[in-house]
Amino acid sequence: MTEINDVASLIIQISLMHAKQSAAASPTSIVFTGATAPVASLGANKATHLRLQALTRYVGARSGDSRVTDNSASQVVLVVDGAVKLIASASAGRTQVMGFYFKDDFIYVPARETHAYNLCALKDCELVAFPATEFIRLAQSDKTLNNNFLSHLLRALSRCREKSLALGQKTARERVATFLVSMAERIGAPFSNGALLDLPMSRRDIGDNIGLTIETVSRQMTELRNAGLVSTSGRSQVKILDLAALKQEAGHLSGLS
Amino acid sequence: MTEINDVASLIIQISLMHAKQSAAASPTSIVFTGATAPVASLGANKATHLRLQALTRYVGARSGDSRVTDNSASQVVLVVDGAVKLIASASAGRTQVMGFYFKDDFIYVPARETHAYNLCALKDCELVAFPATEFIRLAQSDKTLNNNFLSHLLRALSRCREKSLALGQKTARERVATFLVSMAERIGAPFSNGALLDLPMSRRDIGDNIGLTIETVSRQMTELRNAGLVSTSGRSQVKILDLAALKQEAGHLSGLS
DNA sequence: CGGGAGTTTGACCTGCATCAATGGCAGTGG
DNA sequence: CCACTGCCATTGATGCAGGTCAAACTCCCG
Repeated sequence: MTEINDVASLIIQISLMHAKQSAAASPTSIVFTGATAPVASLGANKATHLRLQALTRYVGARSGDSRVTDNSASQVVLVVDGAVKLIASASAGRTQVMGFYFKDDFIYVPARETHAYNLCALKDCELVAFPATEFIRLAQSDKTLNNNFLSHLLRALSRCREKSLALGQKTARERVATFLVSMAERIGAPFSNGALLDLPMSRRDIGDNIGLTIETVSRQMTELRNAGLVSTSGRSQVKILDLAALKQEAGHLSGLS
Repeated sequence: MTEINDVASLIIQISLMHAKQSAAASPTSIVFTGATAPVASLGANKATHLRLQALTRYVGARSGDSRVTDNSASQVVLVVDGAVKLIASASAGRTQVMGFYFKDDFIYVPARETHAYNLCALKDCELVAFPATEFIRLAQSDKTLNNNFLSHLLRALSRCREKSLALGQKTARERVATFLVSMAERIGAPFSNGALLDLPMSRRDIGDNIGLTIETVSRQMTELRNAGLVSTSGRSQVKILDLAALKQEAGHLSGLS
């Protein structure tokens, strides 16, 4: 799979001019801090730049903001900085957190259909949103952009399937372990034979993500702590002490490459 | 989203020559019966045809066959005819049915990773498989093929997210109703204000798909029958008597287009 | 140094899994 | 064509993982 980060850099740069003024209008005065890597490294052609620029819709969101994007049409969103969650709503106010997304992640946010999808900010964010149909049309004329988008979709599908497996088959203990392993891989700082995590989401968000209640999440965290697999400090700091053991706990298949 | 069926027709036709001899070698002597719509209607260019043809790997599978495709590398599979299930395995022999696929469906089957994925035939099948990386490379030089593949991925992601929502939030009753609604939309024959279904999968498959045991699936089917929403005959025939009511039961958001 | 939201812990309950037995469909051989 | 047979589905009885309800605690912010 090729690099998504490159596309992020491209889009950040393309968005800069647009963003600056929008940012000023935003209540929080968030400004872009993204890197401005040379576009040339991407291999994208000039036409792509100009047309992407025309599509760009900058979104600055404050922590806790929900319905960050318009959901009357499908959107492709890039997280420039911050952290967001994608939530789906069923009837009776139940919500499922479909996923968490961080710096340089792409998100495909479908239009409201049998269930409603919304993007919510977990902390102050800088996002760039594109109408999906136009983004896709544009990607078709630029191989690199298309390739990156495809990679993203395949990865998103893969992650979603992993989650389905977890939700359908795994116990509470395994789900929490799986969640921690996944977070370690995505936003963990390497640490001894484990990782150091600073989770931006609440216990409720975690529970809604892995299909458990906050109480059960909390209890499982306690058990993992008692088992010496993790240690915690404060609400969001989690130190994974033994990643291999945690993966075992997560019910992953062992003995592969 | 554009038509996937067209691509199916294309590939069927392209595969015909290849397939015929492979079919003869197959123990079941399955032969292609697919339509041979003119390739011109697809708008795919000639180079695409020739290269797709070179990639084509015909697979004839008998009902019950598992591990239909090689899982050492990711595959793109097209169901020419029949029905298959995509299963994922966690440790301890637990399996999750990630999805059911029917005529003209595309399937992206990832290589074995943290969990193993396998395709299993639910009835005698005619399939065409391509190595994913080469298929994608090829798709990049053909806009229509690329577009169709993208549509497929977006739909697959959408369905997978719906399943995550169901597995994470819904009750047994809602899950069974959701499953039936989904099947009605995909393989149901319209019938009064409902649909007629001939389910090719066992109760176990259904249970493994929606995260329930066979007993619970059976009990919920009975309850739905007692509630007058469906009627059944034999093991596989299900008649949905009131689709709207069943959707309500499925916990879908109401009051939308 | 309060105050309030988020978290942890405890007690209890429920929905679904598990275990067990019966019932019925489909494929086979007489 | 019908009886046999084995698998699959249904139904019932019971147990438990995780949900629910409730209370104490702790972090974080003003």
